[in-house]
Amino acid sequence: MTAEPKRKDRERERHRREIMAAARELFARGGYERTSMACIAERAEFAVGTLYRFFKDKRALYRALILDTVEEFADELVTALQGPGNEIERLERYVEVKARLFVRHIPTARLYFTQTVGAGLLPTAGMDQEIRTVYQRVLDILESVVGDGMSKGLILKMNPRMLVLGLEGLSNAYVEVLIERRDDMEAGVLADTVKAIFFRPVAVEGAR
Amino acid sequence: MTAEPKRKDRERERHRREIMAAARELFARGGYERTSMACIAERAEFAVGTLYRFFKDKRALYRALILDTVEEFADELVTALQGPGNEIERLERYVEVKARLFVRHIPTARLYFTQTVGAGLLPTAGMDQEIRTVYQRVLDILESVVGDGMSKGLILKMNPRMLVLGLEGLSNAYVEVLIERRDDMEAGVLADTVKAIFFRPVAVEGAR
Amino acid sequence: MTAEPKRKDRERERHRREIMAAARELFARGGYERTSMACIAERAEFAVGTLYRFFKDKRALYRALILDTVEEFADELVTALQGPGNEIERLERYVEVKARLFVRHIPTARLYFTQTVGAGLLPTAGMDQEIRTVYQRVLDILESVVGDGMSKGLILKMNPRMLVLGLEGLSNAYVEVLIERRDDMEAGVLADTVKAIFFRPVAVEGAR
Amino acid sequence: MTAEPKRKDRERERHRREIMAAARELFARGGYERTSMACIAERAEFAVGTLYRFFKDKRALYRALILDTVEEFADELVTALQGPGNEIERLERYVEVKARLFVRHIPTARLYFTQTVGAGLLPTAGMDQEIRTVYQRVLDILESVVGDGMSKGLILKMNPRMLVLGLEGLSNAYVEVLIERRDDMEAGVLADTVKAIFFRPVAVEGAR
DNA sequence: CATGAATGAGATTTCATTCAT
DNA sequence: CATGAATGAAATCTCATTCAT
Repeated sequence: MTAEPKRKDRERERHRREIMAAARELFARGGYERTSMACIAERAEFAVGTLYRFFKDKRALYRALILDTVEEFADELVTALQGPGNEIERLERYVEVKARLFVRHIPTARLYFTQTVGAGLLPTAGMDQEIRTVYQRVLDILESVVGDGMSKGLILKMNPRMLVLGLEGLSNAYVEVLIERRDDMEAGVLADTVKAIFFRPVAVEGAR
Repeated sequence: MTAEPKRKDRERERHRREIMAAARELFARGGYERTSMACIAERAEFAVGTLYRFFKDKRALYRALILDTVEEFADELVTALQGPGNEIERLERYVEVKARLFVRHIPTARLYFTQTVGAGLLPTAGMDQEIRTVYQRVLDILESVVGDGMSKGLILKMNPRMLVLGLEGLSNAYVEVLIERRDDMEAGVLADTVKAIFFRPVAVEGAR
Repeated sequence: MTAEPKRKDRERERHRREIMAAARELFARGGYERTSMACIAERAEFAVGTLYRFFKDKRALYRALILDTVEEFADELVTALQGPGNEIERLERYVEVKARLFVRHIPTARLYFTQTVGAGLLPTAGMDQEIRTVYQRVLDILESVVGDGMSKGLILKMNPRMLVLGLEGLSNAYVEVLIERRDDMEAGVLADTVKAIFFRPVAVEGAR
Repeated sequence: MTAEPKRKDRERERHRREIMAAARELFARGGYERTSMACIAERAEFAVGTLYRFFKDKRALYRALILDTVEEFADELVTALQGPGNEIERLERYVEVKARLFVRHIPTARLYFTQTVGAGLLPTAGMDQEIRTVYQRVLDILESVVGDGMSKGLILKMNPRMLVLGLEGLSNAYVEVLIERRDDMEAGVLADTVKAIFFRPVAVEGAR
């Protein structure tokens, strides 16, 4: 009797997660508009009405999913940035963790991308300021690490925001390739490439 | 009498372009799903039925539009790459032209992005192999320029495809920022930043 | 032990009345269709399922409510009619009691109206012959009072049923005004107006 | 060619009227909530989508219908009031016209009632200020006729608004009976009864 | 060719009702 | 008995597409 409410709650929470898992898969594959509630319900093995007991409407389901996704990834990335080592080592670790993380959770990664990087390009995107804020937190920490590296003379002095955007653009480019087609490339190579291009000169000394 | 068919053809071509111009604006703003044929027709000042005289269905209109967009941009980019100068100068010009081009034609740029870079992320994207092919041509030429630069010892030797993806990722990141929010950043700064990060070392000499 | 079943019964009856009170409020405000069982359950502070322990379905709850409402009002009205005084005095008291009663219990009055007077106009109405019967009782007694008044030469001789309908229509018209908008009009004025119009000539003597 | 647009317009207008006729019948029978768009479409012999080409949504269809109905009836009633004769004759004609009109168009009459008299009782009602305004016009004119009658000493002096409400309540009561059950009563009897009750004293001289 | 009214499949959302706990 | 999560039928509304004029 006393344990009853807990079990009920846990069951409810499990159902919620099942719905979100089904939704994640489908939204990642088909996008917001082309994924129907009926389809999500079917994959989650619930009736349509049940989805509405957990989420006010389709947007709310999507929003909860995205927020969940972005927060989960953001936490991992922030942890990587805040570990030991000098600034360059920490940025390198960031890129490595990002590569492994995204490769391991491809549907989640898709959603993360469309809602952070591609947020301005996509119509569904920009749904919510809250989502942008979570990603901004990652960018802010990246920026502070970069700033520290510059102060210590480890990193070329320039606008740190711009440098951060560059690092993101560079690493995302490779992650996207990994996500799209399952190339032979794997996370390790990806991280090495970013490091090679970003931290060392591409133009050979004296070429310019 | 003999000139008649030509005039008719030209008129038809003009109508086609008017429809595509309306569609470009709306698709860029609202995305594929959220843009209705009725809305395009209204903006183009034609009846819905007329749109179907020019394009088999909505997808075909979208496809034609994207192909048109991508080809137009690709032509400009290829021209920039094929001009005079050594490989590094040509790559730099590529970045400059790209920045100016995209900033000048924002709706077109949006479509270009969602269909080239974001092609694997977005549901509407990957509509057609033909589109990918056009963009591949740009990547191929970029790759050959990079390869030449490596042979001449101007560019650090590494997998040229990877280097090209990196250059694209880096430059796109900044262009996206320009497109999303009308930052104070302008095309010149953008190109300089890419050059600074890409061609010169970000990690200060001896730091690693 | 022996008193237990009684306590249970009383408890059950109390719960039943709590549900009906919640339902009365909501049905009166929003009508049958726009009032949901979930909403009633919430207001009554019971679970949805519990409502179904007391009433077979939504219609049954509504029906019970209406019957309760109509009977309650009918009893009061009949009592007023059966008091002392000659027929005209009794009819006047009927109008006074009706006015005060309805003004005091507005939600109940709304339901009474939609189910008696408006029964033929409203789709939810006419749910049940039983309800009509209760109201018919009031009309029958009114008719007998009117008939007696006619026999005694107090009331103009005409079809008594018609006269009753007229009295109802006249008094209801004012009550409706009171229910709709909280006018400055109050029960006393209402009753006086009905009496003035109904029992005395509106057309001035000799005008016709 | 020149007549083309006119024919199209007429056809469109005809279709609009067909939809409204189907809707009138069904709304009058089942009320707003219990009448589905699919049902209206079927009866009107159009596809569901077609209804939405003529009316933004269900409410708009209902509103248009009601406005149409109320205006049509109001016009007839106003005409009756504004004809020749002294004030009492004009009020009597009003009652006669009202009786005949409502008996002839029962579905329309139902809608008229639920939206004018019963407007405050019904949840769907009070949809629109505009509708109330049309009915107010009738009440205003009634009031001015009554006022004139009082000035001329034809009608008992009292609050004219109250008298008008009384006349409406009285006549509506009988009309409702006619609408509900097809009694043996007919329009002529109805009008005579209203006149008898309203204009002459029900309480016999000296009874009070 | 151009038109735009008509179509109807399909999407979202609500809610009365059931039933395992 | 009480509970409230789950159900799924049904309603509203949208929009790509067709076709008679």
